[in-house]
Amino acid sequence: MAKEIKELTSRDENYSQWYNDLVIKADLAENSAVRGCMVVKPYGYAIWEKIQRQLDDMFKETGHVNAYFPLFIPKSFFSKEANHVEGFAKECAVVTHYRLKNDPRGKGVVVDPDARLEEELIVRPTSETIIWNTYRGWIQSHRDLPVLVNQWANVVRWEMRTRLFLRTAEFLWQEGHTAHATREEAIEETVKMLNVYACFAEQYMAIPVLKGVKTASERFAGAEDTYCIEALMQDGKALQAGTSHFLGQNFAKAFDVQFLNREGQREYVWATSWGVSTRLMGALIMSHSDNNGLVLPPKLAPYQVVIIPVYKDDAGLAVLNERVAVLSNELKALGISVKYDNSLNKKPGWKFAEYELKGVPVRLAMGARDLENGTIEVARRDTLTKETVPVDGIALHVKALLEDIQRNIYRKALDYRAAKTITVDSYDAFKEKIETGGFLLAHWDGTPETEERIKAETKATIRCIPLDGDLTPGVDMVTGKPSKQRVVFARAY
RNA sequence: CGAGAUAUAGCGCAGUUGGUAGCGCGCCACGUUCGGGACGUGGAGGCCGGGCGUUCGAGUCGCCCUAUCUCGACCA
Repeated sequence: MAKEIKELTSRDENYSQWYNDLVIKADLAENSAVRGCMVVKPYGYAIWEKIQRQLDDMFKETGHVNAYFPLFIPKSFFSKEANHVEGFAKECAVVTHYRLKNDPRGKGVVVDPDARLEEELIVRPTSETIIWNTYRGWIQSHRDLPVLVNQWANVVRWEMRTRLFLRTAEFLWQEGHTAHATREEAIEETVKMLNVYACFAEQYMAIPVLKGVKTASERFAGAEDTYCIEALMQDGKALQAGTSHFLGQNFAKAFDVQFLNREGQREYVWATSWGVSTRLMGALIMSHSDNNGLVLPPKLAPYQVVIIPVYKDDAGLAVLNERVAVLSNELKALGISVKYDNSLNKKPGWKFAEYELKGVPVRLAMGARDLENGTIEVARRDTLTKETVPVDGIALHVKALLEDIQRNIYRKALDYRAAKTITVDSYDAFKEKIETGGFLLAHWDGTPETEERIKAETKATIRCIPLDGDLTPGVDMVTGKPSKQRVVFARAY
């Protein structure tokens, strides 16, 4: 039986297949009947809720409030910002009709041709346009600024190729949309939110990230600058985990959002937008999982501890139920979330494997032997080690263990990234190293042509120009032209 | 949207030269088990993706759809 999991989750053959199997086996999500969309299953959604709750707290702490805007956006809104049009035109779902009718030939329902919409509606691929159209009415004076609004929503992008959590046609995300009186303040906001994302990724998801700025070709459609956090997955590919955009006055001009400043002059508003999505769950899965399944950081695990009773008969279970109830309360009193699985229909061995697959950080097992000896078995998911310890003081022991696991999986990911981050100076070395994945730090002359050539020849893209990178100048590894600093290359999802 | 592959039980698969459908897991019942995905016995479950053709006869051969997957292109 254990063999079956190993086979299914084995990374030997195909990493993406392994990933997909893991997502499905760990009960996180599945493909839906709708092409490219996914069903997020309860266990997967529980993780998303943890992510949501934590991020939402962090947004509130930085002065933001939540609001909600329409799912449908009039087509004409997309024509107002030139770059935005360019960026999203190809990948939108379009609503053309508002009614169905019975098929005259008796075959179910058909679209009523008489119910064609005057103007098509676009299912939001992102909400800048409809939000800035709304902000026009909200903002007249510098006293109305800043507007610091976030929206939790779903969006749709008709992607050609999809993968659960990493790129689905519909995905859940949050999008912050802020309006400011000055350029400086907007840039400050952009960077502030990038730091919130980086902090969340590292401290909660236990994923080390690089902070940086995108090159022009990777920039968000309509932004002046796109800041991002980039993570490295266990197969050596990079994943963009979050973005924060400085939008300049582009959307304010497109939607005519002006305010009167202190001097009584009309000015266009400065904007930012920032977002992270259910893709974070893909990052979580691919950063920490092993061949036994998911490994969740304690801070985001739907339950941090699972307790499994080992018993021979009903009487034995009754005794354990009583003992575990006390234990659970001790754990809960320390703020630890606990699941006690005393279901009758599964064997202990089955449960051990199951919760390992689900990534529960700590497993406690208690049986007759333990009751006799005053002990309990403690197993940690990250190292797959277990020990039998005295049950007295176990709650504090578990609390410390959870903190240690959180640190340990971050450390592991950080060490992995360090080992996979390589400085290269020649294009030949670059071509060789890119084959084994990882971040490559190399000099680049700053031109889109060189960037494009490297991409075409090696499939590597510039993930970002790092914010806290080494600023030693050099020469481009391809063209020999001068370079201000090294940039980060990788093959990416 | 290009190139390749696949479609048979809930899931994963087998099915030979065309002869009327099978395995493993899971599911149901009973019993023995229960400290790493237990075992035995019995059982339920299929319009073989859809359509058209060839044939006495099609899961199998031919044509046309459709869907999914992998690799490109595109993208968070």
